[in-house]
Amino acid sequence: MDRRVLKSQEAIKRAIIELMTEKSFDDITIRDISDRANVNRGTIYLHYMDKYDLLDKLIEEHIGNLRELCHSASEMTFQEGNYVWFEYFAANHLFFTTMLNTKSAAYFRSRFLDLVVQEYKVEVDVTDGQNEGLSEDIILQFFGAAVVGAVEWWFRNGMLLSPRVMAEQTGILLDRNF
Amino acid sequence: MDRRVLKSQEAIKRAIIELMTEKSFDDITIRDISDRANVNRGTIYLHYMDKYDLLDKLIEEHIGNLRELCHSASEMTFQEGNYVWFEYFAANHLFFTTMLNTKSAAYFRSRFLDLVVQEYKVEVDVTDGQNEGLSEDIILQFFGAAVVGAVEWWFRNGMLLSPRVMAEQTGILLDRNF
DNA sequence: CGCAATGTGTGCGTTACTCAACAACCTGAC
DNA sequence: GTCAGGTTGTTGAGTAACGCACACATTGCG
Repeated sequence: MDRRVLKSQEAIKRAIIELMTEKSFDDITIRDISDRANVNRGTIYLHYMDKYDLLDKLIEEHIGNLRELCHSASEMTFQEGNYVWFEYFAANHLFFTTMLNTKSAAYFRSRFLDLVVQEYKVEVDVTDGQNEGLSEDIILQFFGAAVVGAVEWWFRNGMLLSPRVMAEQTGILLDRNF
Repeated sequence: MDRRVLKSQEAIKRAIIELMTEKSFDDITIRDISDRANVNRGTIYLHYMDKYDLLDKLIEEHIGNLRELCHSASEMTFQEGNYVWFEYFAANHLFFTTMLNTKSAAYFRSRFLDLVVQEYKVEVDVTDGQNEGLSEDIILQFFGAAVVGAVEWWFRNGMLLSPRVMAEQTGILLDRNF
């Protein structure tokens, strides 16, 4: 892929995330973004319809990356798999902190929850074992919300624990229940 | 000026400075620079003849900036004027540290000394005062080398003192002698 | 020695980005 | 009201940077 595209998009995405840490999404103008990204205003329209599309694409990209990490970690235990995720969270903490802290970004939270539920679906077994007879949907929503909540708490509290500890502990809780 | 030019040149200049902190100038290839700068190799040739020209232009740019700072600070005392310089040194410490530490870059040292001597020329007066009868050239070379030496020492020792302290102390020594 | 690998400088056609300008639209101030 | 100031989305023309490929050094290794 062309270097220029990558660099422009990288700068634009970084810019909007930074700006969202400083003010509400509604107050951010396209000009704000182009200024911060050090890119011509028109360049943004080359890649995105408007700022909403930009945010959408940004969210979808991260959701997609998380899904991919999930699949490439399909052989792992929850502990190991979670570690990959928490590493990714830490590497992109600016994005996730913003997305899970600003209340305007509830959309991301639900996309995130959807992903978790979807990815855990293959893991749960209600035909055998401790979960025999239970509702698959309830289990998925229950532990999906649990994981999302733990991640939210982690970011809300400034990521005081290491990714490894977060992954291990949540991993234990999941392994125990699936 | 076109954003693209500025960004490319900025990246290229930063790249070569970084690389010079890691290996000798002779061992740095154009490809190294373009890789590090994340630009096409051909882009470098759009702006510079070769890596020597690149280094030259980089040096001249900083010498030019220092000269400009000097002139815009012509009304100041040595203490005040030096402070502007040391601020600039600190802001571009990567460049200056490299240029004054790697022994291959003796050329920069002499360009730097030339600048200092040139800029101090207007300050010295051998027709009156304590310097009456002394050789202007000797005074200039003497205190020029003194300032350059102090700056070199500062960088060599990891810039332990603040720019302000460096400026004040060297300023006092110069004010006392001009 | 030959020969593979790597770097250099250059030219090619294509494309992403640039700046500047535009009309249409809000918004707040007088 | 309206008028100035700012944002938006879009256009057009020019150009910097792109990837790719080439011929020609240079280097090191069997």
